Amino acid sequence: MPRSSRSQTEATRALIVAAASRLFRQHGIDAVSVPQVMAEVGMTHGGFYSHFPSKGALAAEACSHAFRQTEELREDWTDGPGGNRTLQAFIDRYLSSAHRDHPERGCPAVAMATDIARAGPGTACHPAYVEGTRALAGEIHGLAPRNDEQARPALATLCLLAGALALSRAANGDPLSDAVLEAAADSLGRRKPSDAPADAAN
Amino acid sequence: MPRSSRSQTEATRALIVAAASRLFRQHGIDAVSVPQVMAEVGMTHGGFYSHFPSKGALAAEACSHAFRQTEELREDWTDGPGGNRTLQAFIDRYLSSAHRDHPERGCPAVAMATDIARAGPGTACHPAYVEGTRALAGEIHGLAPRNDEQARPALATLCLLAGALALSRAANGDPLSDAVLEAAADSLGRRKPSDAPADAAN
DNA sequence: TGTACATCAGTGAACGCGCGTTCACTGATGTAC
DNA sequence: TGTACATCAGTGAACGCGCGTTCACTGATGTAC
Repeated sequence: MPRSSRSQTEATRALIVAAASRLFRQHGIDAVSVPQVMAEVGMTHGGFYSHFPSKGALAAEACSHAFRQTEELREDWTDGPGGNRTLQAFIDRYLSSAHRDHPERGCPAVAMATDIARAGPGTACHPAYVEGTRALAGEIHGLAPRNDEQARPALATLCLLAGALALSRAANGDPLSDAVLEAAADSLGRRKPSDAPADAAN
Repeated sequence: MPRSSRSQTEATRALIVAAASRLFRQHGIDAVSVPQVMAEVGMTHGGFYSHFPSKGALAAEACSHAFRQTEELREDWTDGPGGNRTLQAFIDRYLSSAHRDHPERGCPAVAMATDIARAGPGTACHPAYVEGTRALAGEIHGLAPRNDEQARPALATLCLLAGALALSRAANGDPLSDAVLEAAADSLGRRKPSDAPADAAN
């Protein structure tokens, strides 16, 4: 069934980017092959190169897509049902076990950090990652209480959140994994150790 | 030149572990092949399996080695020449650009986190990583001032340090990279923005 | 609106390559007497 | 101490496999008239 319609082609391309965005966050860019990405959307690998010039070009788009998609997901990170978006709600969701257990739909600043670092500044992914991370820090800055003179800078908050998620994922299966999330949440000023939502990353 | 002496064999094995420990931190476990590790110590790949049952077994030893080696390196992280080991000295060195630029001789809790997370709890690396990370948190705890009631828990400090290093490496080449290190250092109570040693990771 | 033709999204085989691991072999080292 | 032999660290070819990318081909879609 060759030659799709114009809208079908656009839809297929979007599906490839979305699938890569998930698979690359979960397993790493290098660990996922072009045939695997194409199989995920129900196609054979040969057609890939009529959408993208290379795997690297896909990786860059997948990275940008991941930042955009998680930003949309976070619009629902409110302080209780029907509540407002607050820094505390952001922190609780970011450090939830659901976020730890689902890198494929989680923050790409954490999931792709090591891949981007190893790929180096010369690759197409790099600017996409940096731009996304900067936007994320800006989002945190916007959520920080305005009247607090002692407010921690957004970038430092992001470091703590990202480090906690990364270490917690690595330790998953060991008690240290939960302890890391707890310690980070406490450090960021959670009022009680256990008033975070049980689980909810999206 | 087959059949080395007993001590030669031990030395070779140690060289393989040390080389893997460096290469795995820098490029990732999956991205470094057995032939590459063996070439690094000047040998052919065939001999590898008389030292280790599999690449995974080497990875576990390389991970433990990296934690031990960096712990030794940190014994020199003192507060000025001939000074004492302090938390501030630890933080300044950990967040230095030298540490950012040399993952191959830097903290494996950061460099291997994503690799370990993706490999999962079932692999031989996992306990090695968890044990090493726990020891590192203990080391930070030991450096924290005893008389400070408000002292941040060691685990949260480690999250902030690790997250900063990971994000800074990913953003390397962009101004965001330095900004991340600065923000983390400031958040951890550095007195002035620029009284950290210029560079020194080992 | 109908027809003829060009386009090009998707297929599936093929390319050169490097992977983890196995294996027959070599010859200096270690051991038994 | 000297000799005969077993051990085994290291070599290099080979295994089956999957990678990123290319390419000839197909046939429905889009376009020109």
